Amino acid sequence: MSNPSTLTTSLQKAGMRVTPQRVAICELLANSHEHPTAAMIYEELKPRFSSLSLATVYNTLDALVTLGAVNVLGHAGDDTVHYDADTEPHVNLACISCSRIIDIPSEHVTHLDAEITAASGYKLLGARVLYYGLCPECQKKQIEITRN
Amino acid sequence: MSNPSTLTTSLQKAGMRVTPQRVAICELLANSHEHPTAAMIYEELKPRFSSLSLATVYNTLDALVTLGAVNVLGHAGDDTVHYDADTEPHVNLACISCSRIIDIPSEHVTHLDAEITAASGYKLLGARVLYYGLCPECQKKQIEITRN
DNA sequence: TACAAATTTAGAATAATTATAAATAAAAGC
DNA sequence: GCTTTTATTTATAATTATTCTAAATTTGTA
Repeated sequence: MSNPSTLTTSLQKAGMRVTPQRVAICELLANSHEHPTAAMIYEELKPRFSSLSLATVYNTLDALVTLGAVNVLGHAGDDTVHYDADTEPHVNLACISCSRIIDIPSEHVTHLDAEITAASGYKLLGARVLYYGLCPECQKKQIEITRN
Repeated sequence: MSNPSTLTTSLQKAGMRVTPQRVAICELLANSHEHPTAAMIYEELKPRFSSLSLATVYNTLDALVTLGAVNVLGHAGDDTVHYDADTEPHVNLACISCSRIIDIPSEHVTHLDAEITAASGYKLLGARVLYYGLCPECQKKQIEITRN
């Protein structure tokens, strides 16, 4: 849950048009805790924009990522890339069985940005701090499967 | 550059056979700083194993990841997944233009594992601490392109 | 040596993502 | 307001990383 206008203004600053589709994608990203994939965004917006194309979703996501306004978390047990509009330093925790991603607050990540910039000379665009494993529920299921 | 036998023994412990192909894949992973992709591993080993199949590389990587012996870093500007045999806490830094990934030492990441395990109840299998941006060389190139 | 189980292989299949070209919408100039 | 230009969206085709499948091979065991 971050500020939707942060995303749209970053498009605007880059000289890109703020179209209804882009606004909707930005809002959905900003209001979501789900770390959605392109397909999830597409499905959620289809009812409102009946002619929406997946290509538009991908294009908008790419633009936001290149501008550093959205982070690419990568796969989470599925084959699809998850995105995160919350660029404040935090830890993402994925379950590779049910492919859900949750946020974990952490004091330590807040220092990484400065540390890396100082050490590397890179121009940082985003972060992917994602730990993965099995959530408590999927651990239970695994044990049940093993028993059979 | 980690210990190759760590990888092979983790396969062994899981009841899997330690075949020549798997040994070669483990050695390559352990001796590499390149954070290789499946295709890179395949190409490097092809000369030695003329009949090597990409499926074998993917299968072995999947097994190692599931066992927590290798980390999946995800995409790095290309469309291919990069792997890291160094599971000691550290920061990976990718350039999304040339798709190279380097390591950055960091005091802060060493604490994350414990912090996350304590807070979540997840069974952790791996970490993906990857920052991305533009390396110094690619920043120069970008500026040259912009000038034209 | 012979048997059973695991693994490798080659190639086909899948599906996420990207590219293309036409249609549409928005901005700028007049 | 109309025209021109440019950016964007859309639908669809193309690409390609990865997974699946079934046959062939290898390995471990007795």
